[in-house]
Amino acid sequence: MELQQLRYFREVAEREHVTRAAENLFVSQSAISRGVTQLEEELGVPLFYRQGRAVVLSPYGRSFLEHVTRALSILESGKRLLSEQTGKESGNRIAWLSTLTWN
Amino acid sequence: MELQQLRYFREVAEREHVTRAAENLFVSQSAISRGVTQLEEELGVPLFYRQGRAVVLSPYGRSFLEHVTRALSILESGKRLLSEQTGKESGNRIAWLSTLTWN
DNA sequence: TGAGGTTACGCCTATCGTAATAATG
DNA sequence: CATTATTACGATAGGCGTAACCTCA
Repeated sequence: MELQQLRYFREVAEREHVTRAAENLFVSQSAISRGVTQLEEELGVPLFYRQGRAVVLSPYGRSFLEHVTRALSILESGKRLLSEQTGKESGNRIAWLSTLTWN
Repeated sequence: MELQQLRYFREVAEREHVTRAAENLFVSQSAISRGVTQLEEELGVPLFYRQGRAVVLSPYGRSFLEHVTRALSILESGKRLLSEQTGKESGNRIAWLSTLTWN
């Protein structure tokens, strides 16, 4: 399980559409399709129910999606926080050194 | 940023020791070292302060670690929940089909 | 001087895009 | 028959282990 797969999964889940997910993430259809399939194989459950072109979330997928969206947004906010912290230093790149404790 | 890197980071952060992190994750020292370095490069901040052999969390690292641990445990619990759900079905593998809605 | 973190190097797997295939509306 | 998901296939980037290197206690 890798973030790449989870990003693919989230995008497909929110749109229930592989092609549009691919366009949004700037990769090919097949990359998305394979990424999601691999994730399903690893988890051992169907995240989507496929009927022809339709790709709809399974209950497993719905449940898992909640966790995935929470985890991804936590990581995104963590990343954003770091940017803000560095931004505030504005020139004092080693300010954080002074906060270290030694024993 | 991938989960692999975050798992490496968490392990090193909790132990402040690359070699023991590597042993725990059954990979080489170099894999851990590179994974963490790449993460730092992508984030643009030092997650650790290195002094000789010492590898101690920087304030950035401390902040980011909180997000990482939360995200990773959410994903782990999401995965565990799926296992429990499938376990409960016990033989009725397509039970979830009945919960689908159509329009 | 040896324990431990980093870097170099070659290998190899995993992912990608293109293109063919399948399915269906 | 056009649209869209999946599969096949070859190419390539990225991650790994080994081993050399460097540093410090």
